[in-house]
Amino acid sequence: MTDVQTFRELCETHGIAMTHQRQVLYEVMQGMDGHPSPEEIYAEVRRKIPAISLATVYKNVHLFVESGVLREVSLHHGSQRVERNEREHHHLVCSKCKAIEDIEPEALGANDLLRGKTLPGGFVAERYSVDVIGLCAKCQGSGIRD
Amino acid sequence: MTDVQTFRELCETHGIAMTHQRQVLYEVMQGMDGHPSPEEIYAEVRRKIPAISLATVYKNVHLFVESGVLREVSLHHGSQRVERNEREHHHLVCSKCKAIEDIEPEALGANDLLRGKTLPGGFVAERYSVDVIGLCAKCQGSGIRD
DNA sequence: ATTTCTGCAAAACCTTTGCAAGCCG
DNA sequence: CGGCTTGCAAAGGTTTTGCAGAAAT
Repeated sequence: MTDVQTFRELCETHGIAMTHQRQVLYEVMQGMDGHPSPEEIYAEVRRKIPAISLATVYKNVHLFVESGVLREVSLHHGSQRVERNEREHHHLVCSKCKAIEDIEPEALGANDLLRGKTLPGGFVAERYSVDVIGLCAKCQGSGIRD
Repeated sequence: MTDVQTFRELCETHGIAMTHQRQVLYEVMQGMDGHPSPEEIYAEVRRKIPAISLATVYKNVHLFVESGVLREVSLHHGSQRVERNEREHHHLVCSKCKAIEDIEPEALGANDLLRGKTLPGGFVAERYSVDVIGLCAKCQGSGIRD
């Protein structure tokens, strides 16, 4: 399977216990391509540990996202966020407080991203949106982790 | 306030009725900067129509997103989606079926986006993620709107 | 007059939390 | 052992739905 040693080290690094559930979750997640939801991960893990709880999956998905083993496809802010559909712009998203700031394409050098590009699979682009993930000024002072 | 005529036309274009609630919602949304959630929009609209229902706000935010008046800050997939944190890559997101395909930075020309950039407000970038929104091959054949 | 919309309340999700029992170190 | 984890069930938050009355075309 996926190197157990790596996983043990990962747990030690993050000061968490190495449990059977976490070991299997880790393996399953490493083996899943695409962009699974917690429910999908749950379904997969259940084939190996039928008695596992969905809550355990959630808790550990969190843990893995925090430690960088997994990452969120798009940061979710608890609820939907909308904006006026006017000028083209991008976003600075704080990974700690989830604040969203706008940033102009010019300030990012992201003006020509799609110019003349042919995208794979015959995908036809309408627009693109860049999320820069990082720490806003306010969140830099405090510790690295929340 | 904001051109009532434009709004009436918008309603006609989309074959929906022009109601007082929609008119006010439209005005309020046009006036809101930032990235409000439905609850925040609700709070704002309530100052003008105290009896409005949150369900009405949800229904109309939907409608406005579909018609392009508003857009979602990050496409919502109903639940959280995660992915392995390995190679850097970006996403092609189909605005119709919401499918997510990975795309390599090289294929986008998005390799140097943050190289040497100073971001406003002292924001410190950790990484960035590009979503190209458009239509996947499967969804191009059918009509433009779902 | 008919169709569409609103407001309400209930339901449906998705995610988090509290707690007793169990496992890890 | 002592502390962290698990599973369960209940709670929390967000979004959707059904329906009767009201409004729009």
